[in-house]
Amino acid sequence: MKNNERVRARFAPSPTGDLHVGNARTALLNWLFARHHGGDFILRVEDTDRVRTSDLYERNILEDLMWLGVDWDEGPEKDGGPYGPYRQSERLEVYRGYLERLSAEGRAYRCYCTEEELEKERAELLSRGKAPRYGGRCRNLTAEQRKKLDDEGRAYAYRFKVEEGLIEFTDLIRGPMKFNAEDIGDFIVLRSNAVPAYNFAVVIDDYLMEVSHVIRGEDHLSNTAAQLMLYAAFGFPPPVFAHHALVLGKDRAKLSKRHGSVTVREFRRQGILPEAMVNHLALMGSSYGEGREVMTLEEIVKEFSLDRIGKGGAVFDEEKLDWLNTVYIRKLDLEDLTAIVVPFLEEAGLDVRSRPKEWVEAVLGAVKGNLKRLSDAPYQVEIFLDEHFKVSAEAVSLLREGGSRTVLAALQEALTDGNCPERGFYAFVIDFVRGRTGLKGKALFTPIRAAATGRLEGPELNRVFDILDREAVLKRVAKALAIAASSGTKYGCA
RNA sequence: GGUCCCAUCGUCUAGCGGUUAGGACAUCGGCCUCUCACGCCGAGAACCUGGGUUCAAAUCCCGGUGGGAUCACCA
Repeated sequence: MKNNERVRARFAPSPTGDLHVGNARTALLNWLFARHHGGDFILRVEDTDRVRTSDLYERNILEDLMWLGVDWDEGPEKDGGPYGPYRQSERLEVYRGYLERLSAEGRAYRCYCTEEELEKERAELLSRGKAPRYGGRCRNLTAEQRKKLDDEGRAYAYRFKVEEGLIEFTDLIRGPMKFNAEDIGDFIVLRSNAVPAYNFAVVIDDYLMEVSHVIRGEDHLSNTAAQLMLYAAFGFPPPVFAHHALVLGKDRAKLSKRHGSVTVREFRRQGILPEAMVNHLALMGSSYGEGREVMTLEEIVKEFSLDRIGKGGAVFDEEKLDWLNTVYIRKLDLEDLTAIVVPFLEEAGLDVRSRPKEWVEAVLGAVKGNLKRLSDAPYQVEIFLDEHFKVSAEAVSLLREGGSRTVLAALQEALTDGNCPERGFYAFVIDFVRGRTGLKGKALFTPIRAAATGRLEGPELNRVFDILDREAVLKRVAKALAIAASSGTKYGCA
């Protein structure tokens, strides 16, 4: 740690795609660590890959982080501090001097190899069963050789001259780590397009930004060795490292596109609530004690510790995410639920804007318990909208069963009875039909449900009846009656 | 292939020498109930393997096996 004891953690995404849940977890872990220790959380954009970087991705990543509730004290939108700018593309000047220093001290050299040559070398090494790393072809070029290549106009990159030795450090999650420098080839610090490479830029940025703790995925474990060499070469005190295991897919390989949805954005679109996502991400691979599965961010911040993070990789369990989501959906009050569900309904083409707010809230209140993801809402809500009313195949066959007709006839009679109220007619109608048919339980309710909702499953009938008006139910009953009377060709499958 | 990491129910995990190996999700069964869901109750389900160390090993050590990561002018 630096002389000042302040904890400074960072998340450093590269805007080459939407926020991956694995990266989101890394971000969250850093954020939790910083918040728990009352330190700073920094967001730094690593946009040195000129071809793959895009502004859209950067915007999306920042937006998704905010959506998750992961906020930052310093970052691209909050420049101006002593540590900025926070976009590597805006720090090119900063890196220049350090490269010169390495070069002057003979710790970096020009490499004129072309991509084809490097690729060929790699393939050869690999086919001979050797480690596919740079052999050092340009390491000891003579002045004349260099001049000749320069005169040819060959582009060059800078490589760090790796020296033999042992690199050791203590990982906060994994304990003592040891690497042999020989296993690491001379790596690129400055690309031929004059843009610094990752291992070089991170070291300088983390040092300059006074990052005290680097928490990241274990896919960076071997990079740490290279970075530590740079820290040593510059005489920078290195930060504390902590490498967590990766988020895995069902086949236990690193979670990737082929596993299905992998970005925060995708889950967001499917109606996963931020509370559920953050809860899931924070608890995945960790444990906060028996029965403690549903936790708020504040609770987690309070009890967060790297010690709670397991060393093994954790499979991203969507079913558990869904369960958490149902828990948080049920906690939502009707007003909030309505605000976030309406966009999902509209997206699916259900017009609810024209309906009174109370009506929409009543519908969502009825349907709330049946939602796993918000994207389930349209299916659940459809039954309340005449223009989307359909009768399912199962409902059709039930309506055609012998007993249904008498119930439906009685129901029709009840709804047209002079004493039937316009609204709140559920009790009246049920009493009426029960009295008329002498039926009760399933035999009584199922045909009514099938007629009124077109389905065999759904919200409680009294709630359905409280929302639908008498005319609408009457129409549906008429339709049901027609289905009951039909042979099976006309309404074969609705 | 080199290097590094990891290893308890299907999944996420608790366990830190002596436990009927606990919890959660999922699954299955029951109750509740007009249905589904919810809720409640219950069930099945795990210590990768072989050696040690020890009175005693899921726990400590070593070997094996298995899985993963990484070896880019990507981060």
